[in-house]
Amino acid sequence: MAPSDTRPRAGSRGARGSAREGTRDGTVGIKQVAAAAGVSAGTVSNVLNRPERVSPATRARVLAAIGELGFVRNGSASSLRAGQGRTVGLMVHDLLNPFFTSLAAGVEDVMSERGHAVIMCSSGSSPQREERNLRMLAEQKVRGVLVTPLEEGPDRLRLLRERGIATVMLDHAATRPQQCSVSVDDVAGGQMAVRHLLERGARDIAYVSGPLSIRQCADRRAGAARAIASAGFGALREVTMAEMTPRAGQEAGEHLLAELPDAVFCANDLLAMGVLRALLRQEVRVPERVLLIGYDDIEYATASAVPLSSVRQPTYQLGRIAATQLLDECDDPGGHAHQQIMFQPELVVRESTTP
Amino acid sequence: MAPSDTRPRAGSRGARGSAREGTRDGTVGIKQVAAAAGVSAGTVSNVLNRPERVSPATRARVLAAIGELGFVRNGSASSLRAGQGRTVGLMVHDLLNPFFTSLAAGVEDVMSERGHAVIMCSSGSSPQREERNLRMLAEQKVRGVLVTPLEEGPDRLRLLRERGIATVMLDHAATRPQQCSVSVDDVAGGQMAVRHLLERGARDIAYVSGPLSIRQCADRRAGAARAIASAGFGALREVTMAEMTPRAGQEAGEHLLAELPDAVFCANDLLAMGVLRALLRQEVRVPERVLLIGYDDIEYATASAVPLSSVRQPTYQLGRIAATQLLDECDDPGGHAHQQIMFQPELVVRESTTP
DNA sequence: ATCGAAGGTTGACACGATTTAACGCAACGG
DNA sequence: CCGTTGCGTTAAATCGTGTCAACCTTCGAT
Repeated sequence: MAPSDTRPRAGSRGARGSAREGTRDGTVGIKQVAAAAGVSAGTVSNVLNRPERVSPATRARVLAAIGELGFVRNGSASSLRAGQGRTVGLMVHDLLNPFFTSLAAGVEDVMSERGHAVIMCSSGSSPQREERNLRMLAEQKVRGVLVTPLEEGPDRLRLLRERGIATVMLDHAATRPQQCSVSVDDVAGGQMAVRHLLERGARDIAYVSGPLSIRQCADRRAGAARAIASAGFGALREVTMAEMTPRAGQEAGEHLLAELPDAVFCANDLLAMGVLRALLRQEVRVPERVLLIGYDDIEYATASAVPLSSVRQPTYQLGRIAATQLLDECDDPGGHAHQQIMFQPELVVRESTTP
Repeated sequence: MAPSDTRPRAGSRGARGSAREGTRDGTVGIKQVAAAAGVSAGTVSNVLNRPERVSPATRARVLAAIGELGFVRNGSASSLRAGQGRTVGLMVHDLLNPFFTSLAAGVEDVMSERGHAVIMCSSGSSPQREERNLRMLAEQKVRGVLVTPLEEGPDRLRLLRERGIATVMLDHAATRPQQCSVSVDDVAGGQMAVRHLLERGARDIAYVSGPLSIRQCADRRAGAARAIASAGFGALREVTMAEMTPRAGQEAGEHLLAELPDAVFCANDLLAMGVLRALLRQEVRVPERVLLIGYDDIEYATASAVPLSSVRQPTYQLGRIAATQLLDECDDPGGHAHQQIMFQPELVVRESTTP
């Protein structure tokens, strides 16, 4: 191992020497800040990451230098060395659904407050896209991921856990005990909605739903059925649509016109808005002739011509809490107690069920 | 230059030697893949970044090894070395407004197709938050940023440009020629809407708007005024609200009840939905008594009890095009021709203006 | 058969911030 | 007066991938 020394001549491309010019792309780096403040690079790093370890005097000098030079930390370098960055992932089903954007807003607000960036992506209805996105998040070395999972089956989150990335399930109760989740009791919500309709005198009730492969739709149906069962009277008709959009709701509503039920429970406010439109168009009065209730209590439910009764989920709060949970787990992986939080939904009665 | 040799003793802390164990956190790195495929790390890197430079045979071997070992590239290291990563930033005013989420969906779809991650953030109405977010995006070394800028005044995007980060302005025409932008002609839109109302016989027209400091609101007002001027008849009343939500619209509508106009033009569909509700509640028939038209043509405009006429913007496409533009600029900074694209909006007539 | 060109592959170094062990210094107790 | 303790600071090693010049192989032309 002595004089083999085949390494290329040092400084073959001109020694840049005492980091004068700054980083490659002309920006100032930690070294320039250090030089300006008369300290070493390590100290600057400490000022940024563990300010308490630096004496107030030097800290002030360093911060001043940072301000003057307009230093911006290089996140790539930082997270390469530190092993974790300041970004988290958020994956929802559909960015166009107000329910999910409200979740997203909650997440984004928390992350913004705590200095984290949010990589947002949507899975559409495609498991492939979901998997591709998870993979991409793993590449980005996000600190954690919030997901509204698409379907049961293969545990896609394993890929992340194996790499030490914390995950929180959103709007879906965790199946594994070592997994945080924040969700809302959809069975109770469905029960609540239908019980309300029964109390208002409805007997012949229609449930307008999205695909029952979506857990939320199935749970809400289960709740509705339970309400009818425990009341001992009433009947539940079902209309299942492929999508959960106003358009689909309108189709469902037109379908119902043939034989009007006393009341309609929709798995979704978007569906309910469509149903409402179909009914009003044919001069069917809501709520006088047909009671109508939706789910989610999106903002536009109130703004609808006949304000919609709905089952409110604390959507924005859901996002906030899940985000907080995730950061807690990231900040203290050891002492963190995984928890599955399940909220109870809340019935919101408006004109569409108030004759 | 011969035996100065001050380099540190090799393997001072126990030679990890032939990278057996993988990377720090137990995951496989490029070196393990290289070993498994019987090539050097550089070749693996080439397979990932410039596959055409690698012979098909080795490429296949490397890809196989990647698959078997479950290798996931470390994005931090990659973007540190390469100087740029595979993420872009998107900043909008408000994640809760369907207009912006539709934009976002367009952006996200394109970026997902082209293998990029999107860091999404919102500025609220706060210039501080906007600036903080831009700074954060700079730290993350995003390849480019799409922004719906909050206000004129200090050129906040300069911070990014100085660091060589491409920017595209969304829903806002660029003021500098060396800046891409994608927007819609709001003056034309306002003109279009009011001309339509005039054609339908309205004379006393109210404009319900958000803050005029928001360019969109101001432009739409200008268009409305122009329509009235060029018609030679009609009058424009104005109601300005602090927010552009259904709630604010309802307040505006209640205000209008005191002296009903012939028609109402809202700067926003959300406002229009609120106005509609206020009118219908008081049994004011739309469109028979009052014509109503909104702006944006969000999905819920159709689903509204009286389907709203509106001025459609190709929102989703706006997002897609801006995203494409941004990536073009990133991929070829030299040959890229900056362009300011301005779309023409489209009048969508529905029942709210069809007596 | 030899040479040259072209393309494939290698290996060492660089990217910029974090980390860690070591060091200097001051205060303190025995 | 010396050894110890502890805080603040430093220098150097390091994270995992991309890059580029040099090297090697192969193949066709002379």
